[in-house]
Amino acid sequence: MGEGPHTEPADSGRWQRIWAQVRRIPEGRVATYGQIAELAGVPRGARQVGYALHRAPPDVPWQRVINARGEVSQRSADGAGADQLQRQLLEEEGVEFDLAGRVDLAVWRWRPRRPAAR
DNA sequence: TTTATGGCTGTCA
DNA sequence: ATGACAGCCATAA
Repeated sequence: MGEGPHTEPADSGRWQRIWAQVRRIPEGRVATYGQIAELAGVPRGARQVGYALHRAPPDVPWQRVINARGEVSQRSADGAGADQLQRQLLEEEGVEFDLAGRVDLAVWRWRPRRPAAR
């Protein structure tokens, strides 16, 4: 059947997959952008995860995703302030930050038993 | 179509 | 440890 991939709805499933993985992160735990990207089947898609989170629906715990340094990523102009909120939300969940404002990934990183669910 | 822009990351000085 | 750079790849204009 002559079908050309010009506007595939299946493609938008990428964000859906990313959101699905973020939703799996338990309260009081964190994951990195790169980690979510891999779990969602988008290797090297760390930036895409950030982009998807920016447009995430309200039921996605975006605050549980931080960068590989264990730090809350700073937003550009538009989302300024969200980084402070993110830290606050995480602290309310019990996640601890050190004096440098970083989370010890060895302790707080979420480790799914399975690579990816669904 | 091409260009610019990101809630990133790994490597090197 | 920190800072600069180059890859990465999808979305938006």
